[in-house]
Amino acid sequence: MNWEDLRHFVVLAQTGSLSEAARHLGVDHTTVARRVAALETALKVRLVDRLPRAYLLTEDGERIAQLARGMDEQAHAVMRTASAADPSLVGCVRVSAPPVFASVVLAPGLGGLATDHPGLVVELAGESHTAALERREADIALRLLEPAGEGLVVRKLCELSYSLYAAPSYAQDRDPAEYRFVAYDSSLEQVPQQRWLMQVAGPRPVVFRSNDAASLASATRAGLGVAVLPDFLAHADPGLVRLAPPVGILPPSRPLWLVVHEDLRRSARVRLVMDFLIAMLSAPVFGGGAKR
Amino acid sequence: MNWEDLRHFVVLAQTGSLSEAARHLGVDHTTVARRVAALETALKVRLVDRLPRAYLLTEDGERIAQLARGMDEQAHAVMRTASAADPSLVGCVRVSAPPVFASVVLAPGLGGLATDHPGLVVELAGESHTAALERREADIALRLLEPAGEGLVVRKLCELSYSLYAAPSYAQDRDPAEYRFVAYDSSLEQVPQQRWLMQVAGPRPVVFRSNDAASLASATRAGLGVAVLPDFLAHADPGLVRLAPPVGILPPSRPLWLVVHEDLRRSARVRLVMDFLIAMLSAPVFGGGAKR
DNA sequence: CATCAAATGTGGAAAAATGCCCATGAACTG
DNA sequence: CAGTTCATGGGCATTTTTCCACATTTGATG
Repeated sequence: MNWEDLRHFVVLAQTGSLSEAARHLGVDHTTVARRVAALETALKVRLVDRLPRAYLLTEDGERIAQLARGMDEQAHAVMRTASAADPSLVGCVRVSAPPVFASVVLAPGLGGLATDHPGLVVELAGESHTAALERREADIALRLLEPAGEGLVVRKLCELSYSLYAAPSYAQDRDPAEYRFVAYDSSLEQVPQQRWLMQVAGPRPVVFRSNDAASLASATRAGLGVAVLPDFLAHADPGLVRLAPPVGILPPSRPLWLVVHEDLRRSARVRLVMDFLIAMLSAPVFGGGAKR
Repeated sequence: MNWEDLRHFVVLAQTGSLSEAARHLGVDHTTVARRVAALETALKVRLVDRLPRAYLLTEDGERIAQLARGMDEQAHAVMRTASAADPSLVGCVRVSAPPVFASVVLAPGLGGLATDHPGLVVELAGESHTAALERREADIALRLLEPAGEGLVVRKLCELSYSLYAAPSYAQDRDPAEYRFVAYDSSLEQVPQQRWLMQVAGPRPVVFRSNDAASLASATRAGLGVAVLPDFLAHADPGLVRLAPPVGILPPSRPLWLVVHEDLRRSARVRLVMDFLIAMLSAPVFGGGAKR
């Protein structure tokens, strides 16, 4: 049995289509088809039903794909271990973080790192979904939710503070009872700062919604209303002014977690970027703290 | 990263030599060398130290070989599952058993099975060491020691009885005090029938030793002395006569275990051979029982 | 119903991997 | 010391694999 055939089969099983699998693998779709056929011959088992428009796994195919996925995990472990063993600082480190945080805080900071270490490429991925570190979708992740998972090393960096902001012209001389609000959309109903905002807003209306913090900031800057924004994003923005928090309801703050796979912890490249992030973000009163 | 390269590397890591690995894999040794080199390039890690006469794994190589061995286990699981899924009775079933038991009991019996099922090939391996069912060195194993292992299904078949035997001419009119003995060699000092024999023999001398029960039987048949032999081997042999056991010391008997990997339990081929073995060997008074 | 996009299937040409030959050097064996 | 085993390197014929262009089918859409 050819292991390379298995690798192709795993991807086919995940994608469900020859063409998709071929794109993922960077080969021609005919190659995937031939390899799967070869695997079937070797194992003497029909793994897929060849439908006109899609490949559908048979029952046996499902069972075997399940086992092969196990091999895939091991293969990723091999690659992580190999990557950690490479002592050079040349190569790519992929950092995943919440989108606004990535663009506002990390992008400028990490730029300097790249100039200090020629050959080091930092790939910054602003992603709202959590990247699978096990699959090496990222080497390092910064997250707002405490991550959990087999083989992951977690470290709390700091607290991100949130405050109410509005455009200066909007806030000036306006009775707080007439405030209108800018908020996350329904998909983010459960995040702490959104729940806090709803509590603060009470019966006052929400006039604009988005799932993207940058858009909320723009809308607020344009004078649509009052928003809760992370201080790192808003405190230095001349188009925004921080409002005093309502008494009695503590403004939200969220911890920022750094996660890395334990296999990569000792990689020279990853270590370098990690240390840089830790140094940059460990200050307890980070971002808008000074204004507080 | 090419998984085929990893497969070759696993074998190289196990064998420690290009040529050995090539023989195991059925390829040219240059291919193994080329593949390992390709793997090193892909992972950017030196996996082996090229000594003049042997490949020695580096520290990183050891780590990665360890992980790759995990993949190897998964690969075997894939193959077992595939084999179990094949509903046809065509193909090969490999049975491992203690050598004498294989040649005396199984070989004649299993022959009939092959004639009843054309296309079914039974491979009978008489092995003293225990075959690794996980690595598919055998599909079914018969063992005298209770097997243990992840994913193995074990079933007790029967008890194998042992008795004292000698050549008829040797036993006739000889004072038991003058018996001389035929026994296993020192490597089998700990097996039950050997310990029993030493107890029975007491101060009387052992004049011939071997690690092979068939050789012991031959030596006994030739009149060298008295041996403890499994009844299945000796009871129907006209050149041997069973001696009455000494009073007070119960003659040994050993359980016979059937083992199969759970993944293969439902394979049609394996099931067939298993059922055949169970039917053939489940009789509680198997072998020399009738003569007892 | 015609059209378009996306998917699989087919066959021949190009590219890559493999086996095999050789010679060389180094180390173990008797 | 001769013989054997093992790894290296180069070169080359052969086999295998892969790609590419094209045909075909299907389902969605206007």
